[in-house]
Amino acid sequence: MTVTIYDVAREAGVSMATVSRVVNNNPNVKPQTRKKVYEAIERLGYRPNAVARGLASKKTTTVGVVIPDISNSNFAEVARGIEDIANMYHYNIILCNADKRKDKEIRVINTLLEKQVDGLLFMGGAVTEEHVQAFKTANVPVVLCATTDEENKIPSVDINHEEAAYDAVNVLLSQGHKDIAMISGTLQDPSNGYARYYGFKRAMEEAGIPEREEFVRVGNYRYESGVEAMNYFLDQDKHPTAVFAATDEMAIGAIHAIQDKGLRVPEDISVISVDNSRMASMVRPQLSAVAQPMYDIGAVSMRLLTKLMKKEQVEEIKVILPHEVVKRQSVGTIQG
Amino acid sequence: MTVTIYDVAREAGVSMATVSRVVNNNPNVKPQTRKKVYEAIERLGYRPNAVARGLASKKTTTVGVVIPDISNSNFAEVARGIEDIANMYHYNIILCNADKRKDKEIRVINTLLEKQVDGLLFMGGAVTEEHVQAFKTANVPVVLCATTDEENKIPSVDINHEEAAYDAVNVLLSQGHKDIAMISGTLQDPSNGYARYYGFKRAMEEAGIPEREEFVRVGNYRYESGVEAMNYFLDQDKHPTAVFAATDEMAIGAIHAIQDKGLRVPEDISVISVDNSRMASMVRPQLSAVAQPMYDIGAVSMRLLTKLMKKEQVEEIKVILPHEVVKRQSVGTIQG
DNA sequence: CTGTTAGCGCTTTCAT
DNA sequence: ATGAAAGCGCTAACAG
Repeated sequence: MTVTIYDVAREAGVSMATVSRVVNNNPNVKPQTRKKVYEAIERLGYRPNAVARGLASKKTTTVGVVIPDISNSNFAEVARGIEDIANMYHYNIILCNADKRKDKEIRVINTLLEKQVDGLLFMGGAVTEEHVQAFKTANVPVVLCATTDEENKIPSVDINHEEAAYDAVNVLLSQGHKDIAMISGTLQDPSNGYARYYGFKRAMEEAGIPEREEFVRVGNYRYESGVEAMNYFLDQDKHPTAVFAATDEMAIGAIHAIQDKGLRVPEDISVISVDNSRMASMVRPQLSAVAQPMYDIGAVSMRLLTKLMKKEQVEEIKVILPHEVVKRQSVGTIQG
Repeated sequence: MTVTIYDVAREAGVSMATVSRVVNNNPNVKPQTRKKVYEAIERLGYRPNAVARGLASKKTTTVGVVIPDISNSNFAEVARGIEDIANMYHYNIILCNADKRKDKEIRVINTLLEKQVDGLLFMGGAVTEEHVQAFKTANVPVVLCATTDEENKIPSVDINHEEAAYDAVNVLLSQGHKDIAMISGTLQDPSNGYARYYGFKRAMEEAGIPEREEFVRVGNYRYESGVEAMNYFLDQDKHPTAVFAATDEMAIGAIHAIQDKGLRVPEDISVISVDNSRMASMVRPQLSAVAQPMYDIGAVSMRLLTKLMKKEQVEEIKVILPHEVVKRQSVGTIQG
């Protein structure tokens, strides 16, 4: 039924070792022999069995990547970066969605490890003690991308989320805004949640603006929660003149909530966020945002992983990529 | 270094066959023995090697899914459906992005096959002769999801794209529109491209409206191409009163192009599309669209694949899921 | 209910 | 430059 390396060997009149050599591009094969083997392969339609190969060589040339939410375009972009570099180094990647659920993350990590991946990329999401435990039992390198561990022990590639938020709030501040509200992510989420809230807090403190509890709402990163949070702000006696949202989607929800109430962005209320996803220019007015280099985060983390897998020396285990504020139309100067 | 089934056997004082049995939940093990084995596993931190298991059993309990474009939220939704059902039947899935490039699709299919997946799900994109050839060499079942082959030979799950487009255009027609333009996908794409264009054409013909070449533009499914196409229509002496876009994203681009010119949707120009992605309600006015049941397409195709893998009898190899028109705010009645 | 024993298809020394 | 042979870690008859 299935044609094996042994069949090819017989067909070509050589040993299976020789076939193995040509399949693996081992130079120690006479060109003429190589040709014979290739012909036999062609004739028989031989396709190497990666499972057998993996067992024998103890390498699978595949890296597992766990993605918290496949329908999140940010992560999709990271995956792109991972892929491109993986291809470049001849690794296959197997993507596993974890549905933003911790138990599934752990399960998926274990499945990947059982499948004997040569390395693991863990994307986004909080890294708990349980995660660290799972990573430790892996005897392959792990790198976190677009997230970090508290302990700062595991290799990772990310931006400085707090700084990004801080910068975003500062563009609002520099335009004269003082009544600034924030639509945060959940505070349990260290990078997209807590760190960004903390950046907001720090910027406000430094500007000498007292904290207003009614000007902070936590959403779930989604559009609808942006709408909801904004409506909450709008229902107050005096609404904020500017809003900082932890994600583009929530910011767009905020913009629409504002417009639905008959107010204008940025004339009445300014909006800024962190992300700069493709959607930022798919809204009117176009959204100003601090850009996270998602593709690069993916690419750099995969590159780091290749080095780790090859046991090469790496200088820095924790890399922070720069972010950048992208000004579009959703932020205006405060009048008065 | 790595602990094997043999180590566990010795630790538990049983044979490796017994360990294998408990790991695989074979009922023929005395509870007490089972317990001993579990303890040994725990003590040693044993993790089954899926590669060895795959080689020995000739089954990997994983299915490969090739996704044309990971950053497309439609496909992400399909993937969700696939995943949920896969989990239900205890299959792992390995997702491979093909970047919308045919050569990469073929390459990825072969990689997946080398990895000995038990089945293959091919998502979206055109199915060429070359694809069919690659599928034929696979001796595992293949099902196409969200696409079909010309020959109608390969199992598949999809909607009727032509009918969906036809229905969309008919809501425009029923509101009195006659000057209807279309922003199409590329005509080489059988499902999202050609079929939808053909549905448009048929609806117009049946309404007795002669075709106007200047009222059809082909885009690349993206927002920007929707903007561009719409601007083209707007630059004409007499612009259309309604636009049918082959995808939500292009429709949203069209809406913004219209608004940027100072016109209103739907008062001046109506817009409708096919997709009904999450973005349809993330725009003002909210977009009317024909909904494709993406999640279901994924779920049903995975279910079909499980049947095929288990060699169960399946009644229908080609399944067409129903679509549905979702009316929101972007379509209005023509005055006059 | 449990153990023995062949492989699964390939890589990899070690000879030659 | 090539071949022989010993596994890789596990499953699956087959015995008992």
